[in-house]
Amino acid sequence: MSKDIVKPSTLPGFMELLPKDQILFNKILDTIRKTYEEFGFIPLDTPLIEKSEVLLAKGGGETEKQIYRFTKGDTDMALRFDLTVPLARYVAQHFSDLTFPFRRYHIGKVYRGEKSQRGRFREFYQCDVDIIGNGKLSVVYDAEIVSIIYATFNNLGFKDFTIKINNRKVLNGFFASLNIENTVDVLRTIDKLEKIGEKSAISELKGLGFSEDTIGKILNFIKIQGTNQEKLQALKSLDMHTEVFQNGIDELTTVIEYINSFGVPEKNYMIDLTIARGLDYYTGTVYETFLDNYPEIGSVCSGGRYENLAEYYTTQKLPGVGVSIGLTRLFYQLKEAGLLESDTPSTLTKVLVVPMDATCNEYSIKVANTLRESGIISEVYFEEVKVGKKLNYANKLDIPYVVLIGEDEIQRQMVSLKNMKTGYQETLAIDEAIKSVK
RNA sequence: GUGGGUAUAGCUCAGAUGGUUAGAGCGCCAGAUUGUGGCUCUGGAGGCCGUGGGUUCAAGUCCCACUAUCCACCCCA
Repeated sequence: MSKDIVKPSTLPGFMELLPKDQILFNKILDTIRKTYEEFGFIPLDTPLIEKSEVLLAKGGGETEKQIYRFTKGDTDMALRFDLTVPLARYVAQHFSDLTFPFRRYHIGKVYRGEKSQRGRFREFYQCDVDIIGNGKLSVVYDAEIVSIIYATFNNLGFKDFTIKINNRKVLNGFFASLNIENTVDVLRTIDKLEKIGEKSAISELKGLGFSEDTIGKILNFIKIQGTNQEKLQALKSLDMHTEVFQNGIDELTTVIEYINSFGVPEKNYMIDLTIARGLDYYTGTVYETFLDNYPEIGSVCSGGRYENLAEYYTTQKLPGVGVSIGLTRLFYQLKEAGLLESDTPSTLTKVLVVPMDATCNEYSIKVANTLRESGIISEVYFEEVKVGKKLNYANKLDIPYVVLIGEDEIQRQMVSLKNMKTGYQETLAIDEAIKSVK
């Protein structure tokens, strides 16, 4: 007796799916990829492992703490924790071989060594789209990104979602006018205002050392309501004359204007002055997308504009704008919320070819090949067991059709096609069987 | 990094106040006459009760430690 059996298990925070779910997951992924490609984004794939010096060029707290880093021989390497840093490296490295504005999408796994928690993973898929300019990048692209988010979620079958848009310059300009310096802390508080509520936000701001007067101004500012136009109007009438603020308003106005041109329905986007994004590298437009009926899921797609993507890798100035869908978490949460189709098959196979016994194998293989030539996903069941068991295989995998091959069928050069749902069975020529399966 | 919960069959969980051979549902396997599945019925396999120590005549049950895992905070997708 071997007592050396290792308990089969994965590390916590690593998602693994059963066939049904994996098929569904891939369908979602395919939809996202297809949508990105429709907008002319070029596929990119980069190594999962990069030199530590590249990934950590920027330095800074959270990244250092969460990155998977190790050495092999003398090489100090790490697993990528997002797709933006590899993009920056890639663009800087291959700058002269790329054509700008460079539109790329990247769907891949990234790694973060966080403490595990519900809906939080240590390995997860990100689906990124970014547009990188050489020296400058039109703000119209900021509007195009919104239309891409809209198209993606629309293609995924969602109708009720809102892309919330804000501009960091508007926030920063406003804070500058209040002489607030540590904007990062304020942004962080504002960002989670909705989650923690106004009271907690106020006490948190007090804790940061702001006066009631300042806090009042901040709250009044972020609580500006109305339609997008009304919000823009209200911002303009604040009559702030810092350059940054004016700049932000202008950008936001242009973005809103063009989103309309891109044909995104009014109900699917709005200016939201509380959107700040935690990441400090965003400098202009920022986005967060929410499912209207499931706000608890949080943002399902977020991103923004950054002034200088690759400053740690090149002296070229490369502004960009993009968003990312955290697919693993999205999938997990959609599943939790019961929003995924439940009656999906466990295999892609449409027809199971069942030889009655081994003497029928050769003809069965031929039949399966013919089916595949017509684009019908088919497989043959070769195990020699009772017919009932063979049919049960089709049954358990939700294969819709079975083709039975026995002596009789071979002799007549036909097939017996059985519909597993209705139980109806008839003997047909192969082409007729193909027609009725299709 | 801080705080809390949980650990019994492949999965979801029962197993008052310690007491003999540890249970259910689902799943799995096999039968109900030889080329026909799903439904039903019958039977079966499968557990060092997370690991180590302690209390006790007696521990799945009580105590301690360890480990694993989950949840919340921080931060994030």
